[in-house]
Amino acid sequence: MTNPITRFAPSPTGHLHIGGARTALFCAAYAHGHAGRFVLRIEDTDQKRSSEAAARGILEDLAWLGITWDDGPAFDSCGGDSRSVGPYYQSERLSFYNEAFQKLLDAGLAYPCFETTEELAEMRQSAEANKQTFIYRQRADYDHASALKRAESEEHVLRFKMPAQAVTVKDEILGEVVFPYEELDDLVIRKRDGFPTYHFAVVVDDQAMGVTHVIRGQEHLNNTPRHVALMGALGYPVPVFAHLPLIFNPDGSKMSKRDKDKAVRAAVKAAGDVTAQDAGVDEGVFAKWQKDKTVQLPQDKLVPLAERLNVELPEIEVEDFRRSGYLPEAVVNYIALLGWNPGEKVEGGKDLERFDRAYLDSKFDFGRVGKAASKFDREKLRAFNFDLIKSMEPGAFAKIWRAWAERYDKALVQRLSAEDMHMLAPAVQPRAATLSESRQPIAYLFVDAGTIEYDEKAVAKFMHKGEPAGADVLREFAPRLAEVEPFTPEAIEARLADYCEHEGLKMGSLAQPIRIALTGAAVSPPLGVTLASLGKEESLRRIERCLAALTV
RNA sequence: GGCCCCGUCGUCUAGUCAGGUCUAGGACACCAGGUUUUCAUCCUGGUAACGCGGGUUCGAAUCCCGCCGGGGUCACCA
Repeated sequence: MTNPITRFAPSPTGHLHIGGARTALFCAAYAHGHAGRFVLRIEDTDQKRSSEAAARGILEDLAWLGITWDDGPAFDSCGGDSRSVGPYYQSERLSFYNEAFQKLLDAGLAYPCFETTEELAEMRQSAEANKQTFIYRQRADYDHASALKRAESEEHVLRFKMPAQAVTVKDEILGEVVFPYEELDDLVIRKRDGFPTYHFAVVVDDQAMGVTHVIRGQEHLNNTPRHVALMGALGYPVPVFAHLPLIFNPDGSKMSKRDKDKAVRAAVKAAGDVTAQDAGVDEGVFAKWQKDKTVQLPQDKLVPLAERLNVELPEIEVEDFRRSGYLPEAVVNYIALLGWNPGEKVEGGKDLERFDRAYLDSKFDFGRVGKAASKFDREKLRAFNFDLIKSMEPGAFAKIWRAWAERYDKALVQRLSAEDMHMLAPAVQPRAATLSESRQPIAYLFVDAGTIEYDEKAVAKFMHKGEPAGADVLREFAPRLAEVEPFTPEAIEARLADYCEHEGLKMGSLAQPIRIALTGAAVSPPLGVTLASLGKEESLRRIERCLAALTV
C-alpha cells in the first residue's frame, strides 16, 4: 500500500472531544508516517445540530494540538484543496450525493419510502413487543416504478436495499468480523430534507476523496458492514478499516460532554439557592437544564457558573484541557498511549513512554493498537504535563504561562508583569503540574497584607521557640534586608546566607520566620523569589505588620 | 433483549499472533526512607495483576471450549 489517505470527519456540534482528538491524531500520524495525506472533512449534514462556530472551534482545537491536515478547510497553514477533491463541508457536497442516489435508484438498489416517523415508531414498538429486533425490509410487493412516481409529489426518504448476504469486515485491529444479513436493515440513505445520512455521505465522500484507510472509534464497528455493502452497490473499492478501542471515564462510563453539566448540576442542587440569574440564562432554560440530564448549558455560561460554585469541571473536550493548563505536547503524548504503545524499551528495561509527534508519526501502526477500551487517567496526564513544565527553560515557560493567562486568567496578567513571571518561573515550575495550578505556590501575591492570618502552630514553632526566638531574629534582620540592592532573588539569597553565617544562625531559624511574616504560613517558594516577587517595600511592610501582630 | 467487541497490578500497559528465558517487566498513583532553609522538585526502596472453570501439552498469561464480567450498537444523529 503506497501513499495512504486517511481522514478525520467530525460533526460540528461542539468542541472537539478528547476521544476524537486521539482518532485525529492517529489518522494524521498514520498518513504522515507513510508518506500519505490526512484529510479533514466536516460532517454537517445534521442541519439542526451543526454550527459554523463549532466547526471553527474544532479546527482551533486541532491546530492547538499541533495536528495538521493536508486537505480540508483552510485554517492557518492547514488545509486547502490541492488535490481538487473538495469542498470539505458535506453541506456543500449535495451534488455528489444526488448523483450517487440516482445511480442506486436507477439500479433499483435504492428505493423511496413513505412511512412517517410515527408509523416507524409503531412498527418498532410492535416488533419489540414480540421480543424481536425491528429490521426494516423492502416489502415483498414493493413496486419500484409506482414508488418513483409517487416520490415525485410526496415527501419521502430513500432507503438502501441491503443485499441478502452476510458481510465480513476486515479490520486491521480486530481481525475479521462477520455480520449476518439478518442484522442488516435497509437503512435510510437520504433524509426527508434531502440531505444524505451519515452512512451514505461518508461512503460517497471517502471514495471521492480517495480515502484508503478508515480509522475511527469502535462505536462505528456496527456501521461498517452497512458501509461495505453500500460501497459494493456503488462499485467502490473497500478501504482498509481500523477501529480504535474506546476511551472511558475512570468509573467506566463513557466520557461525555454532559459530564460537565452533570457536575455543575449536582453543585447547583447542593447549593440550593442558585438562580437562573446567577447562571446568566433564562428561567425556562435553567429549569429545563436542572431537570433534563440531556440538556447542556452553553460553555460560556457553564464555566463561570462552575467557578462561582467552586466546582472543578471534568475535562472532556480539548478546550477543557487547554483551559486547565495542559500543554498540547503532553496531551498528545498521553492520548497517543491510550490504546497504542510503541513497544520499545529504553535503558533499564523501562517502556518508552515519552515521545513527540515526529516519533509517533514514524512509529504508529495498527499492529500495536490494543483491542480493549481504556480509562482516561487524569493523574497520569497530569504527570506528563508536570514533567514537561519542569523541564522547560524558565523563559520559555514564562512565555506560555503568560499566553495561557491572557486567555484564561486575566487577573494573573494584571497582577504580574512579564518580567515578574519570568522571575517566578523557576519557583512555579516544580510546584504546578498544570498552568491553572500555577497560582497555588504564589498565592501570597494575591492576598492583601492587611488580611494575612498567621498559622498558630507555625508561629508557636518558629517565632516563639528557639534561642534567640524567631521573632527576634526577624526583627534584627529586617534592616539588613532593607539594604539589599538590587532586590533580586540572587542578591537576597546571598544576603540571607551571609547574615546567617555571621550570626551563627541556621538558615531555617531565619527563613521560617520570614515565610510566616510574608505569607502567614511556614511554606513558600525559595525565599529569594518570594521576597523579590513581593518587592522590598511590601516585604518590609509585611514583616513589620507581623512583628506588630505578634507582640500584641 | 438481538447482534458485535473486549477482559494482565487501582489506572495505562509490556509479554499473547511464532507456549518454556515470566518466582509476569515498566509508567502513573500510593506507601516508606534520603537530600533540601519550608513546601515542592530530585534520589532510593516497597505494596500491588494474568476474571473463573475445564481441557490440549512434559510445560499456558500465551492455544481451545464454557462461564462470568465490562462495553458498543440497534435513528430520517454522526
